Amino acid sequence: MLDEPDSGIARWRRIADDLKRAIADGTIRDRAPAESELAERYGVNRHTVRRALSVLNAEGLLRTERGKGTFVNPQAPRLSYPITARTRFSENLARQARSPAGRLIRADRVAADGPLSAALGCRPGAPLHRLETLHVADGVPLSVATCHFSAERFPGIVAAYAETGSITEALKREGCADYRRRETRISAGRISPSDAEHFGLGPDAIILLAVAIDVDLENRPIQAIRTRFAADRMELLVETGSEPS
Amino acid sequence: MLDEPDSGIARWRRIADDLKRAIADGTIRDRAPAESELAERYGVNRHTVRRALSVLNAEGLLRTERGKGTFVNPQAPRLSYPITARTRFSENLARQARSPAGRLIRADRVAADGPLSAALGCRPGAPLHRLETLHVADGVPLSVATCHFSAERFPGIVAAYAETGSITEALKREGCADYRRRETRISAGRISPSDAEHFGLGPDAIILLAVAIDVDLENRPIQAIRTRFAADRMELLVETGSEPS
DNA sequence: ACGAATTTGTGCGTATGTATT
DNA sequence: TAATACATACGCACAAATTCG
Repeated sequence: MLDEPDSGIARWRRIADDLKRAIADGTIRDRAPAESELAERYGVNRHTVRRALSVLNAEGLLRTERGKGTFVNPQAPRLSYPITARTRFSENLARQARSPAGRLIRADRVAADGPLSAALGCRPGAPLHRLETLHVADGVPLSVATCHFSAERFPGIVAAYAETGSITEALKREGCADYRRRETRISAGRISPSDAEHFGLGPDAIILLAVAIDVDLENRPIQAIRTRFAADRMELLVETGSEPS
Repeated sequence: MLDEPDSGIARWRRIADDLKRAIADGTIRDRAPAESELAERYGVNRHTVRRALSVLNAEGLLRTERGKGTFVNPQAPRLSYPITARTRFSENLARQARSPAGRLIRADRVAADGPLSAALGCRPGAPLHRLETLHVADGVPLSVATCHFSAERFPGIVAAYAETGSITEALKREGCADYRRRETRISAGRISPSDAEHFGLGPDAIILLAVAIDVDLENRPIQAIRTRFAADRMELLVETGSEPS
């Protein structure tokens, strides 16, 4: 099928393109054939198939699980995450997705290191609550966030979040009526192994990284957030329409 | 060196980590040893070294050129690119870098397709100027942008940009005194082969993708821009400090 | 509960092609 | 032209995780 012309293009690349097409038109739906079968079908070595699969894996089209097989990632249209002074996860996605939800993955206490103490305006070594939260919409994991709060100022933040599933609500219970986003720094990189598991993505998936600082109404830093978005499921939207200069 | 304990971690991963360390502490500087030599040094097959190198390549630490060798990418600290209503490349970087410059890579005319005509508020099929520009600071390529302008409204934009090297100046000559950014959509993905060449990065490098729309003072769309940033050289900064709500 | 079959992950050795020096 | 260096591809073997009878 792919062996007639000496096209000058690597076989793994042609196979990758062919698999992409097969996924797009539904020939490959839920689960991809085993590597060994694809190798036989294309008349190539299994390594060559694996090279092709790794491309689709990195692009988020496929997810490979050792011992189980290779599966097609459900591809929803990319959701928009607006970044404004009032950036909140649940409000942001309430209109685009059906069931946004935040779940606590992990919570512990750490000491503020240099960058963190600078961001939060506390002394180095100050005790912090660290929350790791997973955000899901329509059953699809969209982002994982690591938040840092002053343990002195918000002693009960962990329990409050665990109950409410919302940072905004948890902060209200801790006496912070409102807050806003001061800045967001956006970069991109490869996913970490633990995040890959949470997202159900392969180890070469790409994430959007947003590092942000929220402040209270007196402009004092409340939390430092490090959010990882699955790059093929989300985009960040910055609207600068009304700003004068 | 790496073969004593059966650490349960793949050899290519350990080699990748070791190479990273060697790059960080300057043991490997300008150019990396040939794959065959690394293989011999680590006592592994060349394939195993290549697997390790591909990781560093994807992270932008190395750049591999066929027939020539593997080279260490100069790693400047990541520059910040503020996104505001007045986003302009040269102003943005003037304070952080020494010699920002824009160069025209390619210019041609295309017909507006669906998304483009919607973004620019013109009829589908309308003639557009398409400019591809490369932006460099301190000799390091930071971004490649593809801009679309109405060919009817800005007939001489290409020549004007070629002369001035600045979109802002070129628009002034074409009768558009000022403009501002309406929105920016940020996502991430793998680099394209042609961009990889412009950036001097490997084929698995990661880019930040910013798709933006600029409008004139009457809020009419002027240009649609698709900027690709080398993710390991730039971060985007969104400041939402003053916004009321 | 347990072993066999399946499936992916890692690694070696070899060979050949292609670009650069 | 020859030597060097990276790119692709095959085949083999075994490890590790999962599935299934």
